[in-house]
Amino acid sequence: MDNEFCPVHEAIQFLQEKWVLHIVRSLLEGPRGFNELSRSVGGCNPATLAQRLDRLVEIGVVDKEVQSVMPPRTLYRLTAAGQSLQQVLNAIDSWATQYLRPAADRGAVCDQQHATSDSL
Amino acid sequence: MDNEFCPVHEAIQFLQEKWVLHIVRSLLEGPRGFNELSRSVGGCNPATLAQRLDRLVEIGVVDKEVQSVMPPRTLYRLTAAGQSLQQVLNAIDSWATQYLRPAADRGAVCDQQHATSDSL
DNA sequence: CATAGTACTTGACATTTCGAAGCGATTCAA
DNA sequence: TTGAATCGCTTCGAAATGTCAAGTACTATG
Repeated sequence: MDNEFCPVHEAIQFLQEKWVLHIVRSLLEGPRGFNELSRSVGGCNPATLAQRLDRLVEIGVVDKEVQSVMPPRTLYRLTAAGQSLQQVLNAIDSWATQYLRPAADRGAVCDQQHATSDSL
Repeated sequence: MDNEFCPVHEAIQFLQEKWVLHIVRSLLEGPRGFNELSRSVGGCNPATLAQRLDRLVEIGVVDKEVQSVMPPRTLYRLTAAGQSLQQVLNAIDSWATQYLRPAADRGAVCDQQHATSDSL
């Protein structure tokens, strides 16, 4: 079934891990330290964040720069591959602003709106 | 913090739920029944699939059409909002083929490649 | 010297997902 | 006629995953 390598499948697999997209989005605004990133992402606990960050580094989306071990000071920044995810975030942004505006709560679903908004 | 409604955040929150992107991708190829979809998505167990589908319907991305209750026959198809996710999938596709492939036949683009040894 | 900040780790707990089995019914092959 | 397969799910316990609170080793600030 999955004999051949499908990059899209792989990408989805990794993008759908919890917090990944949020982390990338935050990092897209600039490099950050661990706690700073944690605050900026909002709601991700350190254990998970650390794990995700490891993964992102491993995949080559994020670059981890240890400036000093003690006192601890680290910087996480996107690699070229990571910054390229901007286009994915843009697509999500564009979709979200078009279809996710009034809804987002359970129950209230906006059917289809033919809004002509080309934000972004 | 989360006082103002951020559509992108909401979108990420929902897109990152396990299997959602896979389901949408599969549905982008055409409407399907439950088991058919399950096979096409590959690896998602029925409980999770049912839950995701409910949610997708609730959000307004998928339309569930019950053709007959007994014998059971149902069709899941994307709404306009769902089909619009094509652009997100396209962005992912484009990113993935550029950065997630063992630079075999698509050279010149990946300046720095990190190991893609592990199964992501 | 006490407080706050850095980058995490650990271990206990909660939530999410999984795997397998099953249900009522129909359709098809033997 | 019997049995197997298919359909769209649901249920259950178990496994994987994520979360919370606290703690570590240390410095800079007040």
